[in-house]
Amino acid sequence: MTAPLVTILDDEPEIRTILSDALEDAGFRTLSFSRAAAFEAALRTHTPDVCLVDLGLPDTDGLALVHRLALEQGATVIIISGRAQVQDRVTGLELGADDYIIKPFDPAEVVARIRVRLRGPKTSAQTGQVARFNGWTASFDSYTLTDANGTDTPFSHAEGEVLRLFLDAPKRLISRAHMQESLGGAAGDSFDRAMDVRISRLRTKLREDPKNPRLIKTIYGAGYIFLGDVDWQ
Amino acid sequence: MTAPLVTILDDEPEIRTILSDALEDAGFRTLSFSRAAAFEAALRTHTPDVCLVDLGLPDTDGLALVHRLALEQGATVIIISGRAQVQDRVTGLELGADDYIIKPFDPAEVVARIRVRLRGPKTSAQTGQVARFNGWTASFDSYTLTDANGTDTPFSHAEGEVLRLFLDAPKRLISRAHMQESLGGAAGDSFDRAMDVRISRLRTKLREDPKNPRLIKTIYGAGYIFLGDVDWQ
DNA sequence: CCCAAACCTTACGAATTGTAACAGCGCCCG
DNA sequence: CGGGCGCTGTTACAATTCGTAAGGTTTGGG
Repeated sequence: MTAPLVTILDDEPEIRTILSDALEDAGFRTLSFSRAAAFEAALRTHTPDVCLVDLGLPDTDGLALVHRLALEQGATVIIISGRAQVQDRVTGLELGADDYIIKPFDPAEVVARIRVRLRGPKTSAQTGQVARFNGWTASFDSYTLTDANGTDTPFSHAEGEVLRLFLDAPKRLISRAHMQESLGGAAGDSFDRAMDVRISRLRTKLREDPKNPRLIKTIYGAGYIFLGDVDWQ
Repeated sequence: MTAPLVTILDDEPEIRTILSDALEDAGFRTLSFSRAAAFEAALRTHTPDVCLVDLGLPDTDGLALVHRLALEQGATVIIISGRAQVQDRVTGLELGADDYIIKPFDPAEVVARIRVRLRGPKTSAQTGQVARFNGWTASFDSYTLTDANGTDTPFSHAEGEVLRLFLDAPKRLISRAHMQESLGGAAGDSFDRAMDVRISRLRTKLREDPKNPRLIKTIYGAGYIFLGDVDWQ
């Protein structure tokens, strides 16, 4: 795995030096150019991973160059420009640039933005939501509770809403009012009972002893506390 | 092809309005949230193409949220922040954000930067026509499902629409409403049943056990979850 | 000890979802 | 042109879920 190659195209020698120093410190290979002609010639023998391009070059139309690079060559282009107007940035980005950095810039940010472009395409995560607590495993993908022996018990959507509320705030008091709001229930006496039933069913699935609940504790007049040691994964 | 979905997470109502107006004018669909909890809850039913996230929310650590979104969920994240220090920008980008826009911003630039993220190879999701999951191979070229033994089962266009929806968002809740919209069905009582039937037929071809479905799980009152480990090719 | 309020549990029914059976449609082929 | 075949929506009915109602039980104050 060779280091990624970054080209620098800017007519100010000082800028080229700052950039190439910072980029090489960050582990990139660099090639610097002061003229577009030389840069385009080099493209015939090199395929840079990222091209830093200054607009406002004396010998070419920077935007046209960006357009050629980005859309025709498929290169990754980051514009570095002194032109700070919003319209400049918008047209630069629309013409195919992947980013637009305004002078004066901080080399650290340039490095960070290059690294973002070099990151591979994101893999859509398939990591489901799983929480472990006191021997239980709750999977919100498959809507199942698994005990220490590996026995599965499915739980419903309504039960899962309550369970998630508990797992997100373990060992903290959850008031009935807050629970009602989170469960999207209208605050009436009627939904109060519905909540009770949800919790009751959840307790059954967690095999709670009604006389001595270990996980879902009722605080008379206040709400509930979930006592598990939760570990989200 | 439906319009790309952009979520907005910011605690200032004015910012939300400015952004959603500009984005909808630009042809995007938007969902706005003022609190991280509500936003994360919505992520369980929606798969936004781009997430705009304000750091400095009152109810959460914004950077941790960005990290969860970008690296675990694989979402495309653009930070919009009042914190203008270079170090803030660098850490935000390193934690997985795809861009970092500083307040005050111009809506036109936000739109342009979102468009950049949408045109990359990242969202050219329709790359493969073949997906593998849990021993099955689904080919959308030949409209066939192949099991681990190599036995082919053809599936129809209607079944394929449902299957593709599942394969594009595995282990995520897909609401019935979203499914109807994607399948181009009118939200009448009648098409509701048609969707059920499509899914039922798909389940049969996947040899699902009606009592214990392993791949297509029904969430009563909410929608469906596809539980396969999908690998597009 | 008594009582009212808060909470738990059971049973039932309305709403939601699964699936078999049927009908309409388009298509291919003789 | 007619008949068979596969696809797809519709209908009807079975199965599941979850809120509601109606008790019973617990809690804490006096």
